[in-house]
Amino acid sequence: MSSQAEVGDRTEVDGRTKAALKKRERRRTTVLEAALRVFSAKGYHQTRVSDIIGEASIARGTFYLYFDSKNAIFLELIDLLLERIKENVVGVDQSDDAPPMRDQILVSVRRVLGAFQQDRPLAKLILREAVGIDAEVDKKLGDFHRQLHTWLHLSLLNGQQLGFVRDVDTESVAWCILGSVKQLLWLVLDEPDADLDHLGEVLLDFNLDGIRT
Amino acid sequence: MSSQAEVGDRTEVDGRTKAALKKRERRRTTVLEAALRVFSAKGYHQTRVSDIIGEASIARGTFYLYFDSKNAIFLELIDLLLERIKENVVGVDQSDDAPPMRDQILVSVRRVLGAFQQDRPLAKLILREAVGIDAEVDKKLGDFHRQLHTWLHLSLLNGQQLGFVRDVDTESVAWCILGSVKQLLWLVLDEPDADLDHLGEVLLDFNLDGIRT
Amino acid sequence: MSSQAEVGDRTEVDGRTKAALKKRERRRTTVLEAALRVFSAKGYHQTRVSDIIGEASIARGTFYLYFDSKNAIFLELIDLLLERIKENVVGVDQSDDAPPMRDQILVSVRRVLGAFQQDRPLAKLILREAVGIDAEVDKKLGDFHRQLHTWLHLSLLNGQQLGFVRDVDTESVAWCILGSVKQLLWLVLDEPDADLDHLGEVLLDFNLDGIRT
Amino acid sequence: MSSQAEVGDRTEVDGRTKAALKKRERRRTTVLEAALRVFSAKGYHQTRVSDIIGEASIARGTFYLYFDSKNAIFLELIDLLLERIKENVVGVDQSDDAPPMRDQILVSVRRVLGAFQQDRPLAKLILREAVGIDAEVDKKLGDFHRQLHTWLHLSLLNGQQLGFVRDVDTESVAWCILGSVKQLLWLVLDEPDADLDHLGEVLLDFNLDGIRT
DNA sequence: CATGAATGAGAGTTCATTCAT
DNA sequence: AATGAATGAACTCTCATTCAT
Repeated sequence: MSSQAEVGDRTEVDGRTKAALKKRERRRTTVLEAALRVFSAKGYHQTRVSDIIGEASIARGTFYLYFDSKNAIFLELIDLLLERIKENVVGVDQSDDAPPMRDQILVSVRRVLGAFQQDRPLAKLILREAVGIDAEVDKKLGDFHRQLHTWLHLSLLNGQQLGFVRDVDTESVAWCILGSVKQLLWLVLDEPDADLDHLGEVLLDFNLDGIRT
Repeated sequence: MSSQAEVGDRTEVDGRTKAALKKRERRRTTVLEAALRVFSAKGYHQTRVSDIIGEASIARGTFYLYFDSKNAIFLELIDLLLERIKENVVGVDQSDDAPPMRDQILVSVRRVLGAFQQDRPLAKLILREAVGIDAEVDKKLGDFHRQLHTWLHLSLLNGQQLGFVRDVDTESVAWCILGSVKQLLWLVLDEPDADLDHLGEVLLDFNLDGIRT
Repeated sequence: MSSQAEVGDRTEVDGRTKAALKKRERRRTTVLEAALRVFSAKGYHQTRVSDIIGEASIARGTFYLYFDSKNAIFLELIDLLLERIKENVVGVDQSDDAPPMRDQILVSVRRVLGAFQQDRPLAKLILREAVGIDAEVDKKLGDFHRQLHTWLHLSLLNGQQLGFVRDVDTESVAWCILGSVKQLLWLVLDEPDADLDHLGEVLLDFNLDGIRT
Repeated sequence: MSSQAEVGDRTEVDGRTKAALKKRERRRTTVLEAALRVFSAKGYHQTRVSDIIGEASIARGTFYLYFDSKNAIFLELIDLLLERIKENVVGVDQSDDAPPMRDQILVSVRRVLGAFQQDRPLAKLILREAVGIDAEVDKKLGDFHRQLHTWLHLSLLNGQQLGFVRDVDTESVAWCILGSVKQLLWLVLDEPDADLDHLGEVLLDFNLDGIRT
């Protein structure tokens, strides 16, 4: 009995405590979203902690209840966003008997373009503001780039084996492709009404066949 | 003429004044170069005015005798550097009876790659550190990008008229090309011993013919 | 009686209320003891309320249910500790027909040394950390010192009347004695295995006969 | 000529620069003295950097031009003060054929008492406020105490060899003496008009002959 | 022109205390 | 009574810029 009573508080682990945890998570998300908005609007360095807590409507101390520092919340955002992008890229089937590479990549490209298009702040942050802020951030971005490059590189090698890709310096070309994709993404940021489907096709055709007659 | 106008205020002996101006100009350049070194090594935000005056071996106040602010000297540097790059690009002959485009562009590409390769600090600054610092800087970089894009765009249209370029969305493709170039430049920053001639060819071949068999 | 008065407000079953009071008192003590541990380990200023509630395993708010503030609990601790010490000192018989002063004092001295030795945290707190924290704390310590001094002073005067103490400035000498005692106590804090009996004798002999041949 | 001209600025190393250095040193001293006043009045923890710069009539940044941190200036003060005290103590001749120890020590004791008496803030700081602030400060004070103890200890041993000091536990007794001195010093802080000569004699007599008839 | 000491607004962070649950 | 998330005042320290010499 007494043990029951004493555990009483904890019995609600599935009630109050879980609810509390949920609330806490919601709050965290609120702050994260607020931070994303401010960071993407003003850039990391122009953003003051005051801006974030203002946007999130919380007190100064509350911010530090959820995040260790301004730098920490930024890092967490970057992690989150890179994760989201990867989800949209990795879903491509690289097996030998997969559908034609062009179709696959087109889907992937459209997905990524769409993802960026939908989540503008996210994209702005990663493409424009996140470079040169911090050694750790730079590393994360660098790693991310290298992952994307590796994925492209392997795709190209695979294509060569299948006879779809001609004899090129796959490594360098992978970088070229990555560069052209990034540039279009950058563009999309400034033109909310861009025709993504068209852009995707252009991107693909260009990468596949170049510009020569 | 212009020199007369500039010295206009001082009616003193021309020699002294000219010498003074020259000395002043030398000093300015010294500081600019010092700033370039520091900015490119540490990035804009990590660079303190103390770092610059230390590198230039001048006093704190002297710095403000030559430049209005930390931001101003950075802007001036960017201007300078963008000018240098343009010089390497614009020299391409776009007339109808010019040599084959491929050769022309290859020359141009190799020039740009080489310029960046030689002046690392410059390249690092523009590609990595200059984004998101300041609205004005962003605008300058944006304008620069647009200029490059316009030049590429016109080249493509020209190529189409000459029958060298197939029927593509020239505007978007121009961005793609720009992106692939920038990406390779970025790479070059980290690999001082990269084979620029090879990279230039890869870049060109990729852009001309894509990857398709 | 007094318990009746205190419980006066609550006309409920005496048992429940008494038990509640007891529980409350136990909790208070728990917190006090936890605070003593932390304060003596880290010092007043390095101690966070978080440290105390962590050590006591209570919630943040609970702390303020039992004590008004961090300062208040510290003050209460000091009071408690000074009381304990006094109990060990005051027990000396100052009547005319008491046993030889030397023996009495020796007993007392050993008691105090032992008390401090046993309750390190207490001693550390009072001797090392409590000075300069707060006007109120300083006053309490000052008063305590003055009480000890008065007791010593009276003992000396008494000793003079009995012919055991020579013609000295009793007031100043009382301070000297107090000082030498405190110094040895301070030492003992750092040497847990000190020979207290020996130290007590040394202290006494020194105070009685000085160092002269 | 030009070399002369160029060195011209530096030729004044003995003029302007030296003057500048002197001015700088004066300013430093001003701030140190201001800090001493505030620290001794309010204690380390109650003292804000704002208080110091207010007392010294300098700007916030100026403070950090001269001292690394609040802690650093405090440490420097402590060093300075301990140095001053040592100067007053060490001047005692411990050679075999020196004047009678009593006279020597009396001089020394009076000196120290006087030094403390004259420089109240100093004394208050060291005796009352400096304990428990900082590991480094604690170490400095501890070392200082040990130095004093060592000096006393050696004096006692010396006295024993000369037959002036009876057979006592010199080490412990040295601590006792130190304690009685410190206690009187403490007292003196609160009584500006204390008769130092008298106190010195009392102290000495007590330490030499104790209180026994 | 050159200097560098002085400035002070403003940043990020801490932590004792409160209060809704 | 117990909880712990929320609060915000107050802190120390930085650094671009100014200005008397």
